[in-house]
Amino acid sequence: MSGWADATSAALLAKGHRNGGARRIVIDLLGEQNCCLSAQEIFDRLRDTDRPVGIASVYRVLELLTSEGLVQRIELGSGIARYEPVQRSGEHHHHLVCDSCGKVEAFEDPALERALHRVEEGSGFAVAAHDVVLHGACGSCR
Amino acid sequence: MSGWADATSAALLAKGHRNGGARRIVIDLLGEQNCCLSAQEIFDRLRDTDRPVGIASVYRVLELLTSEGLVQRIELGSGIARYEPVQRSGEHHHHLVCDSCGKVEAFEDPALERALHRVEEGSGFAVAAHDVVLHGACGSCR
DNA sequence: GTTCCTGCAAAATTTTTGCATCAGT
DNA sequence: ACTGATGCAAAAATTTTGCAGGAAC
Repeated sequence: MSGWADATSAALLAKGHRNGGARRIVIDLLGEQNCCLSAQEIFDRLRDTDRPVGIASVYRVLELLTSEGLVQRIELGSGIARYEPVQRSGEHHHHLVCDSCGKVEAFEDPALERALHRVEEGSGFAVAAHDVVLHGACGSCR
Repeated sequence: MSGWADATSAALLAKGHRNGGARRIVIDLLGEQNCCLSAQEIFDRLRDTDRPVGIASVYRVLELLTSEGLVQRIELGSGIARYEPVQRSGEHHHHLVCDSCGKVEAFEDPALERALHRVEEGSGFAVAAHDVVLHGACGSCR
């Protein structure tokens, strides 16, 4: 699970970036997650540890990781961006959002991935990432 | 094409909302579009007409229409929300975004819709809308 | 006439940037 | 040492809200 964090730090080093302090802390935290976190959530979780990180640094780390394709930026409709690790295996999930209570669930679906892949091939774009968000009411709210 | 604008105004009236001034102007503009607009784009396009609308009213109209399910709010990854009419026919498209030049293209794909529908049925959520965004480099930028 | 709608301005939220200082190589 | 990274604070960008006046029904 922390394989992503190590691989990510290594990838940054290989590209000439340094790797200490805030950057490593944020990467480690992201690597422990299995779903997406917002910049504010990252800041808040680190605030009360012995290694707090400035909010500006959080944003800068996320921007760097996103531009290097190491994390994916995801917007779930609430107006705030969330970020999650990109697995080198290509494995990834999508999101179900309850517009009533805000709950977020992840799901995977191979058939959906195949359909997306076919669209991407015919698109004329070099598609680097995709994003699927389903909005509705969750089991408790429906 | 303006069928949507008329139907939307009628739907609001039926729910007890009034329908004059800014609200109708924004609805008419949305009805003329075939893809999504941001609040700022709507404000800017109306600013130089003989019927400008305050930015706060633009947001309020969009919020109302979104909550009534008459427009869909879409986030394409730039941090700003975009809005587009929801066709009663159920017909809709998804978006390809060039992360390099910002170009947005729409696409439709029945096989993708079927795959999404199957996921939605097995999700445990009452899915009201879905959103697919493909990110990459367009033909000119790749 | 009553109630909702609108616009302006102010506020709140999220994200970015300037700059001096600090840390990694 | 050199250069990039960090934190703080200020700024920018986007969205929301308060309130007084105006319009729809």
